[in-house]
Amino acid sequence: MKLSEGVEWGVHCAALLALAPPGVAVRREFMAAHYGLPDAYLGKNLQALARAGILHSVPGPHGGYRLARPASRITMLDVVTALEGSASVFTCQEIRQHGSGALPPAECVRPCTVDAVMKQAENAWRSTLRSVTVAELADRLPADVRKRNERLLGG
Amino acid sequence: MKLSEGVEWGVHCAALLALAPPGVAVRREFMAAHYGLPDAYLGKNLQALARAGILHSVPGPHGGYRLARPASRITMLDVVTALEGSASVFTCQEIRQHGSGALPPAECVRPCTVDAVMKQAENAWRSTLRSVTVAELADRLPADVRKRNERLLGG
DNA sequence: GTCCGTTTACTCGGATAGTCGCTGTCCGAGTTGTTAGGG
DNA sequence: CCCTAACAACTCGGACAGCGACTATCCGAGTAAACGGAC
Repeated sequence: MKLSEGVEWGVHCAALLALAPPGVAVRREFMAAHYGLPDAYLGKNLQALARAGILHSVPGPHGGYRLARPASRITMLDVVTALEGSASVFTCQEIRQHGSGALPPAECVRPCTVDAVMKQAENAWRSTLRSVTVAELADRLPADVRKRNERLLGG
Repeated sequence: MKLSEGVEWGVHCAALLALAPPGVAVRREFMAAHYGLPDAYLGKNLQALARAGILHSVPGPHGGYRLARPASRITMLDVVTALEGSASVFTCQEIRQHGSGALPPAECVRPCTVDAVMKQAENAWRSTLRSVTVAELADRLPADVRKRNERLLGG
C-alpha cells in the first residue's frame, strides 16, 4: 500500500507547467533535468496525465506538454487519480456472505460496516486532495523561486 | 495503490473474536471456514496481527487466537497498520532539491508543500480509521447475527 | 483411587514457489521548421 | 524575389525486459490434553 513514485513527479511537473506562459509547451527532457528524473519513465507518467485530459501533448519541434485547462481547475486529486486509477483503495469482498458463517441476503441489505468506514476514510483523504489546486501549489512557492522558474520557461 | 486483501480479513476476524468469551481462543481454521478464506494464507495475516500485539496466539489443542486487549481499545487503524506497515502512503523524495532546478537548502527550510498536503490527507484518512473500534464494529452487527456468532464461539 | 510418564493429536510459525503490477528502457510514428530549387 | 516541395531534426507514443511485493502453500516445532500403567 503505497503510491507510485510518479505521483510526486506529476504534481511537481503540473505545478511547474502552471508557471509557463499560456499556450507554451515545455519539453519532457527539460522537466526531467529540472527535477533530476529519468527522462523516459517520466514520459510514461505524463502520458497518463495527457490521457486523463489534464495535460495536452504537442509533438514535433517546439513541442512538449502544457496544461489542458487553467491550473486553478486542476486539483491534486485529479493528478493522483489520473496516475493511480480511479479504483477504490479498499474493495469489499463481502466475505460476510461467504463461508459457513455466510449471512443471508436479507441481512445484507445494509452495506458492510467495514466497507462503510473504509469508504468514509477514503472520502476524507480524497476531499483533502481535492481542496488543493495546482495553481495554489505554484503560488505557495517562494517568490524568487517562482520568478526564476517563470523566467526559465518564458525564454 | 491498493490495500492488501488481508486487511478485510483481519478486521472481520478481529470483530469476530470480539464476540468470543474472554480468554477463549478461536481456531484459525474455524475463522477461515466461517468467512470462506484460504486457511494457510489467513494464518500469514493473523501472524502479523499477533506480532503487532493485537492478537495473542495460543498453540496446541484448544489453541487459536484471541484478542490481546479489550476490543474497545483496538481501532481499525491498529489493524490496518499492523497488516500494511506503518510507513506513509506517500514518501516525499524531495525532488525540489535535485536536478538542474534544485533549490538551495535555505529555500527548503519550510517543508515541501506537496508533501504537507499529502500528509494532511493521510492524517484525515488515519483519523477516520482511528475513530472506529473493533468493539463498535461488533456492536453494529444485526442482533441475531451477533447472538448466533456468540453461540458458535461460546460452545 | 490417585499420581506420573508417555503417547498422541492438534495448533501455530517460518521457509518456500507463483503471479501481478510498478520500474526502467528502447526504437518507431508524426509533426514542424528549414532549405534548396525552380519560376 | 517568391513559391513550392523535399529534407531533416525534434518530440511524443506505445511496445519490450527487470524487479519487488502480494498471493498461496507446505511441512516442522511446540504445546496441552488424553491415556495407560504403577503405586
